[in-house]
Amino acid sequence: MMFVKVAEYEAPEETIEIPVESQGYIIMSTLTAQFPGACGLKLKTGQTSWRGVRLVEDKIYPPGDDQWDNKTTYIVTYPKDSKRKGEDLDINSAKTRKIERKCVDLIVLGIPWKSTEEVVRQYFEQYGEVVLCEIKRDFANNSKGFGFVRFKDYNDQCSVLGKKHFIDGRWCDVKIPNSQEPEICRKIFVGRLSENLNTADLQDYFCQYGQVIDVYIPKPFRAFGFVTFVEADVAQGLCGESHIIKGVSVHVSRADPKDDPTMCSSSKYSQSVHNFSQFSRELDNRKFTPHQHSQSFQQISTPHKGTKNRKFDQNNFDSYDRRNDIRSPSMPANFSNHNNTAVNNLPSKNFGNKDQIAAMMNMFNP
DNA sequence: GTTGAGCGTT
Repeated sequence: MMFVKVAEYEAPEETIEIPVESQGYIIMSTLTAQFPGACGLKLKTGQTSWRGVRLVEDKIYPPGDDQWDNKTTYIVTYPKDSKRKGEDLDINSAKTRKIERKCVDLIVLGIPWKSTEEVVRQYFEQYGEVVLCEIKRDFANNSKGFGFVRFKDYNDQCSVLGKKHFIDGRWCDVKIPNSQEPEICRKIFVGRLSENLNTADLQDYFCQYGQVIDVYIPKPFRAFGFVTFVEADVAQGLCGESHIIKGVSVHVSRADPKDDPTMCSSSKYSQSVHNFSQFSRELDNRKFTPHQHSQSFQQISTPHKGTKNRKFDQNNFDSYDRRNDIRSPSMPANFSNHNNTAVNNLPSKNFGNKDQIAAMMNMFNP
């Protein structure tokens, strides 16, 4: 008896073999037994062209005058107006997976100043074919210390993400850029942390569910943290669950963005705030607060620890203040305000003056 | 000519 391969969509992970009757046709009920609601089969004959089977009564004959081919995969068709339940979901998830599994430019942080594209490219080629490698440079062609790399194969991208890379004498980070899909899809909020749980503990525990590419526990300790996976569905699947890590019952929920002025895309401050690198970690803590844990967050943030938080903010402020004070005098002459081009390329161009910083601080601490 | 947390071109 002959069999033909049948699947629900192109490039399937698995096919089902359907028996062909000795008379050369497939009985419809044989098909629908495996694919409920199916009304026929189709066969791809070109990039976008399909050929349907002939249906006579309940017998399915091969497309055109062809014979059944046991090497090709036939695709199930469903009635257009009464799609089988769940088909939309299946197709969507397949499509979604396709989108999620695409390669993107990965940002490489910490590249040595002296490193060339060639050296960086050579490093990453040990993981797979590199289709793009560039180092960002300023007006004087000096490296900014970061760049972008893109792989041809998604699996190579996965193997590079979430681990340290020793490139040209320095340890570098490789991450998915902020400009790509929102991180919150791949990020979970882990609440009810105890202080003896550190990032390594979370990494060790959650890696059983999928590849972990980032773990972050805010300091000072506020009893929660964040874990970012490479796959969004891994993160989504964990939400709502309680897990026991080193004897501590932690709770996983969505890393929802909290109401926050920086989340308002129309805010003219959004972009400049976004560029506020030193603030970004702190903003992360504020943006990604627990979905149903605002209560506990409030409790933790009240009086005595609240002052601690403010002190924390102040420390950030101070560090920036110092940075500008230290760097400004040592700037080369062409970094002066008289040279707009040079100022625009200044690494600290977004750090503004104290008034600007104070204005932004007020937005966060109304 | 310095530096070491970050986020690119339109």
